Amino acid sequence: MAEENFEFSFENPEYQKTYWHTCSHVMAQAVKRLWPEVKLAIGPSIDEGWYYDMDAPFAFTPEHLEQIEAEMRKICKEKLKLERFELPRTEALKFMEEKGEPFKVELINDLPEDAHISFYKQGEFTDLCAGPHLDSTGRIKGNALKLTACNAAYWRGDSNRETLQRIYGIAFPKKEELDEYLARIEEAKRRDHRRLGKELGLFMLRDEGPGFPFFLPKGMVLKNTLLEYWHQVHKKYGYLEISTPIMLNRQLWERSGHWDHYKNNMYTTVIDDTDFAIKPMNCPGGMLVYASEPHSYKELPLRVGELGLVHRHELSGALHGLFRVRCFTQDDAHVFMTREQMKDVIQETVRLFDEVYSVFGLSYEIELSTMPEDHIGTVEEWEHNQEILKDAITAMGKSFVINEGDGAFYGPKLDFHLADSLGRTWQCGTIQLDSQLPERFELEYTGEDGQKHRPVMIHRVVLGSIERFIGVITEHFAGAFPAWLAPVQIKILPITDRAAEYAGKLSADLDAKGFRVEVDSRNEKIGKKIREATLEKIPYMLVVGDRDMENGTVSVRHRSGEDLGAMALEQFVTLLKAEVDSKEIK
RNA sequence: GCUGCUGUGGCUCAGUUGGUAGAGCAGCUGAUUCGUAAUCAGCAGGUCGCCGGUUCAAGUCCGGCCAGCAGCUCCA
Repeated sequence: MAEENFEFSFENPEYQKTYWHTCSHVMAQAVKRLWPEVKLAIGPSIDEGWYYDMDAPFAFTPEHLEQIEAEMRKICKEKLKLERFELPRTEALKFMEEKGEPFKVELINDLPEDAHISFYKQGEFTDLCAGPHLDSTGRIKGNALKLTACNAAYWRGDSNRETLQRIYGIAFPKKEELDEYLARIEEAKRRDHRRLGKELGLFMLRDEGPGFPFFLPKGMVLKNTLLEYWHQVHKKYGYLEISTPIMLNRQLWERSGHWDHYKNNMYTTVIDDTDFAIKPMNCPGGMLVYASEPHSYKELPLRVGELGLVHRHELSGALHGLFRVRCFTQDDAHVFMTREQMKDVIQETVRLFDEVYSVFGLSYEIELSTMPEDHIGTVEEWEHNQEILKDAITAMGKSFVINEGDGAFYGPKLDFHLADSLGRTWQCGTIQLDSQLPERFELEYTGEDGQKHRPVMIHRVVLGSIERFIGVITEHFAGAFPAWLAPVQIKILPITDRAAEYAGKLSADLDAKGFRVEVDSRNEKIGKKIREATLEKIPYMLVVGDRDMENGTVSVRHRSGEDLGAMALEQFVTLLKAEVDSKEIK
C-alpha cells in the first residue's frame, strides 16, 4: 500500500523518517534471512538514521554488518511492496507466538485492550509496526546505505532486563550524501577533545585516577582565562563569591536530603568515628553561609557564587574524556530571593547565560525538567514552581521542550543544552528553582513588615562544569581557540640565529604588555617552525629575519595561513589587542 | 554497572601459524643559518596494562583483574 500523502523528498522530515523506518524493516528482513534464529525487538528511525534491537546467540561483527548490507541491497532490488494489515489482539499474539518472537509478544501484550494492531508485510517478512512506510523497498537506494555500528542496548531501556544488540544504520537518496555524512563523522573525530587535549597539552587522564582529570600548563592557562572572564561577568551581574569546604559531616547531608537521595553517588569516609562525605554539590555549604547571619529584604536578591570542586561516583562505563568525569568544578551560584522576585531573577539569569554563550558562539536548547519520582516537597509547590519557570522564559520569547520527571530531587529546572561538533548536545547551564532547601535549613530574612519570612532560591551554573565546558569549546573551535582564550597567543619564529636576540626583545616586550608569547629558537628551517606553530593552533606567528631587524618590523602570519605582511610591532599589538578585547572568534 | 572490542618505547603504529621486540615522529648530539606547513646524519629509549596458568619456550594461547573505546543505563 502506498502512503500517498508524502512529498518524496528528504527535504520533508516526515519522508526522511519514513525512509529510515523502512530501512530498519529491510535490515530486520535481511537479518532474518541470514540468521532466522535471531529475535527481533524494536527498530525505530532516529535523528540520524535508524537502529534495530535484536537478540542473537552470537555477537555481530563488522563482517556480519557487511553481509547484512549486501542482503539489504538485494531486498531493495527486489522492489518488495509494503502492505499494511491489522489483526485483532488475540490473533496478533498468536501470529507472533507462532513466529517465535517473544519481544513482539511482550509489546502486543502492553498495547491497550482495544488497540488496532497493525503489521507491515514485505515479501516473506512481516513486522509489528504502527507505520507509516514507503510503498516499496525499491524506493531505497541500495548503494547509499551503511550500517554504522553495532552495540549493546537494554530491552526497553531497563538495565535490569536483557541486553540486546543494537545495529545502527544510515541511508540517503544519493551516494554523495552518504559520503558527505561519513566525512562529517570523520571531521568530528578529528575534533574530539580527548585527542586535541592530548595534542595541545591541555589535560590528561591516567589509570591511577579514572575520571579525575589532570590539567597541564596550557590547559591551566585556558581554564584560568575562562574563569577570569567568569569573574568579570558575575561581578557585573552583582554576584558575591564564597568557597565552602570540600568535605562535610553526615548530619549536614541528611539535613539537605542528599544522604537519602544521592548517597550512591557520594564518596564517604569516617573521621574520628563520624561519617563524612565529599561534596557532590555545593548547596548545603551555601545554606550554612546564608544561615550564618541575619538577612534583610533589602539584601535580596542575594547572589552568591562558588567555583566548587565536587566529586560524584559515576559508573565506570559512563566516563568520557572531560565530558563525563568523577570530579569537576561547578561554576555554581545560589540566589536567595523573595517569592515576588522569582520571575525577575530567572530572567536576569537567562540574560547572563545569553551573554556568556554568545561570546563563544554557542547555540542552545532549553529543557524544562519536571518533578521526578524521588522528590521532596508537595506536588502543588512543584507545579507552582514549574509554572514560574515556564512563564519567565516564554515571556522572553524563548521556547523549550519538557523533560518529564527529570528535575532535581528538590525542584524543577531549566537545562541549557549546548551542541558539540558531533551534533550531540551537552547539558551545561541549569537553573533550578528550590523552595525545599530554604525550608530544611530554616533560612530567613526580615521583611518590610518586621516579620521573619522564608526566602526561595535558585541553584544555577552557566558553564556547568568547567571541565565539560572546556571539552565542549575544544571541539567547537577544533582546538583553534579565539585569541583571548588561546594558551599561547603569539609564537615568534626567528629565521636564523642572527634574529635570536631581536626575537627575545620582542618577546619580552609582548610579555610585558600582557600577551602570552613563546619563541621558537630551535635551529630549524622557518617552514618547519611555521608548520608546527600552525599545528599547535597558535593564533599568530611573528616571523623575524634580517629584513625585519633592519626595518624594525615583524612579519605576521595567522594560523589560518593568511599572511598579514610586515608591520611595526605597535601595529601588531593594536591589532591583537582589539581582537582580544572584543573576544573575536577568528 | 551491562554488552562487544582494544591495551607494544613520550606520541602514532608494525610485529606472519608461540622461539626471548621494530619503524616514523618527538628527545639528545653533530653538521647546516636556510624568509612562510617537515634539512641531513648519528645516539639513546620498551620488565610488550597488571597478576596467574599452559608450554622446553608467550607480545603472541587460556583465566582473572585494571584501564580505555563504542553504545546502553545514569548525568554537570
